[in-house]
Formats: sequence, C-alpha cells, structure tokens
Amino acid sequence: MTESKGVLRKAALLDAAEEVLVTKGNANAAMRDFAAAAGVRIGHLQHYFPTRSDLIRAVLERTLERSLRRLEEAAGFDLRAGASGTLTRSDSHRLLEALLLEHSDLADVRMHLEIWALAASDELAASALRSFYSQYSGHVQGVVRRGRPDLTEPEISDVAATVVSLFEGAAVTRSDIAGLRTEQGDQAIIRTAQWLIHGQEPAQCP
Amino acid sequence: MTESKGVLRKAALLDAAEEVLVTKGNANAAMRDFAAAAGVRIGHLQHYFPTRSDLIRAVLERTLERSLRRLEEAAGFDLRAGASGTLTRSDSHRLLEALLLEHSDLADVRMHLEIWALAASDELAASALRSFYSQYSGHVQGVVRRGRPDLTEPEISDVAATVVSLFEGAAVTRSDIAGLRTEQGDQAIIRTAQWLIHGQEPAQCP
DNA sequence: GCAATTTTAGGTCAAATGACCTAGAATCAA
DNA sequence: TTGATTCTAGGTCATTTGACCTAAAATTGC
Repeated sequence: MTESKGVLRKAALLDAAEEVLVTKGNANAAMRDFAAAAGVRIGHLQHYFPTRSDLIRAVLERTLERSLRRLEEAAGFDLRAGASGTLTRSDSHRLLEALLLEHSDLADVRMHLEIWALAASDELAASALRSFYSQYSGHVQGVVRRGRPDLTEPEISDVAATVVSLFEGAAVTRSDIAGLRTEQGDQAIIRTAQWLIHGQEPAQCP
Repeated sequence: MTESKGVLRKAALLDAAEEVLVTKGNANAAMRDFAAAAGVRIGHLQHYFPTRSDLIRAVLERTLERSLRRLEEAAGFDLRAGASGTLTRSDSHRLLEALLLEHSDLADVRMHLEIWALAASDELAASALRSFYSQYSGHVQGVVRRGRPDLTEPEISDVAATVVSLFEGAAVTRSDIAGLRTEQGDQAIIRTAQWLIHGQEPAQCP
C-alpha cells in the first residue's frame, strides 16, 4: 500500500527537523528554520505539527525508536527475557563493534545529546527517555543473559545497565565534541564490555 | 583581600544563570530569566555579560573548571604525569565512590548535558570541552598509572578514556532523566572501573 | 463528476527576544 | 574633596518567534 502524500510529507519534515536540530541545536532552531530546511513555509509545517513541541516530540520518538530497532538488528538474535541461547566471544565482539559503530554516527550522537538536554527540563521527554532506556537495557540484558547464564536477574540487570552507561558515555567522549577517541581506545571499550558480558577470562594457572 | 562588589555580583549572576539553565534548559532560558533569577534587570546583567553567549560561555568555563578541581580533590594525591606512587584497591574504591557521588548531583548532570548539547553546535564550546576532557582524562591517567604501572602510556591513556566514558555515561543513565539507577548497579560500575584501573584480580588456582 | 477532505501557500498578530542606550548612585583613588 | 570608575536601574528598538488564520489547489472516495 503506497503511503499517502501526507505520510511522506510528514517523514520529510521530520528528516529536515533532525538535520536542523543536529546542525543548529535545539536552542537555536526555530520553526521557520525547520520549514526552510524542508522547503516549505512555516504555515505548512504547522499544519502537520501545530506546535513546536509537537514537532520536537515526534523527532524524539522517532530517534529513540530507531536506536532500539538498531540494537535488535545488530544482535541478530532474540533479545527477549524468555529466550535462551549462548553467546560466543566472537559473536559478542561482532555485536559490540556494531554497537560502537552506531554510537559513532555524529548526527546520531548529537541527536541523543539534544534529547538528553531536552529531557533534563521537559518531563514528558524525560518520561519517554526513561521508557526507552528501560527497553534498551532490557535488550542488553538479553545479551548478558547469554554470556553469563550463571547470574541472577538483578545481577544481569546491573551488568546491562553498566554496559549501556559505558556505550552512552563513549558516544560522547569519542565524538568530535569531546575528542577522546583513539583506535586502541575503541578496543579497550569492547574489551571492557566483553568483561562485563562474559565475566572474567579463564585463569592462567601455572 | 575582600572581593569587589563587581566580582561578587558576577559570581551571583553566574549562580543564578546556572540555576536557570538547570531548570529551564538552555533552549528556554532568556536573558530576562537569568536577570530575574539574580534579582536584577536585564540591563544590569548585560553590563556584566554584554551578550547571551558571553554569559553562557562563562557558566560553561566555571562548570568545567569545578569538575576538574573536584577530581583533584577526590583523588587526594598528585595526578600529574611525573608523579609516582601506588594505589590500593581500597583507596581506588574510595575515590571511585566519591566520583560516582559527584556524578549523581542532578544539577551538575543537567549542567553537563546542556554543555554537551551546546558544544554539539557551537565550535567555541566544543573546543573548551575538548580541552576539559583532555585534562580530565589526564588526571584519570594519573590514577590508572598508580594502579597499572605495567602499562605503556598509550595503554594508560586508553584505559583512562574508558573510565571517563563509563562515568560520563553513568551520570546520564543513573539520573532521574534516564532512570537506570540501582544501588547494586552503582557497585557494578565501581567494580568495572576497578577492573580497568587495577586489571584482573588475582587468579584463583586449584 | 462532485463533494469532502487533505495538502499547500502565504499572511498576520502579539509577545518575546537580544542588543543597545541613558542616567544616577555608589565606590574608589589621588 | 573631587574626578574617575564601577555599579545599578530602567528604558527603547528592531527583529524574531510561535501560534493562528484564510484561501486555493490537489487528492480522495462515493
């Protein structure tokens, strides 16, 4: 079923809004900027998104949804709580590299920063963000459960939250904004996440 | 030497500006909001900070400087590259707990989010932030150097960057904004940081 | 084909905004 | 004491802003 002009237009407006948020930041982005980026006039934009906060909220929801979906795709296996299976170190390495790559997308990093800052002062945004992180860390728990089947559910939850913290922090610090990225540093992050996911490597005994 | 009225006023204006940034966010904070929070009129505020970006920049510099100083104080030892010494697990535990506590201050977390978001679209802010992280991770290197004297300098740098990533990410995810905090989760973060700082715990051999 | 609905263009408005200004009071330094 | 400097209050201005509106064009569905 071909999508209606309205649905396509809405998506184009959201694309344009994202681009403006990424380049000018939320603090400097006006409705006329969003409209111009989409090649329409403000009245038209406001037909689809009557208020500024309608637009920003829609961008936020779309961005968070995309991040969740990407994690599911990167995993390539069922992340739900009931699912069973194991995870080899090479598979977790592959997954973590994909995750780190996703956290390197400069536009995505900036979108996330804007969302965090928005959520810091807008309770509706914060609520959406908490829901997102609950789901996101739930997915990461699905990963940890396969690497550490010996852990209790609360322990799995804590490990997953730590992995999420590490990757969210790395997205910022490894970006051009903070400038702490090195090639070997990426490997250190993956090694750390693997330590969390799999536990200690086999002991070397004399 | 008693500080002049101007110096005291400036500090009070910066305090007020911080509070407004934390509660309203940069995107919704006007010069008149800042002035009102400080109990003065906008003209007076503009005497001390002629443009909005002068004010925001000053807040940014002060916040980053404070974070650096706090890390120095929490360490309680010389973090410079040439300094030598060791670091026990109990001392690193104490330091990491202090660091995590500092990363739990909701106003501070919000200030940092606003600074990150600002730096994402303002190159001057980004430059200041890069300088800050360079120094901050330099300090953390001073910690890692004591825990892992066997590492090369590039390795120390990568480990330090990973510790910084973990703590910056944790500040966000453990805040009310993201809602992923648990008591045991805090211990998982500290354990992870200790693993990074000290390396693997002694092997248990039969 | 035609009425209803959706899409599009363009305009207007009051309020808010950052920037700039004047002038008087307070403080400082010689 | 006096002039210079700093501090403080309050005002003004042009521009920008989000929100709201009208009307025409395009599309849809019966």
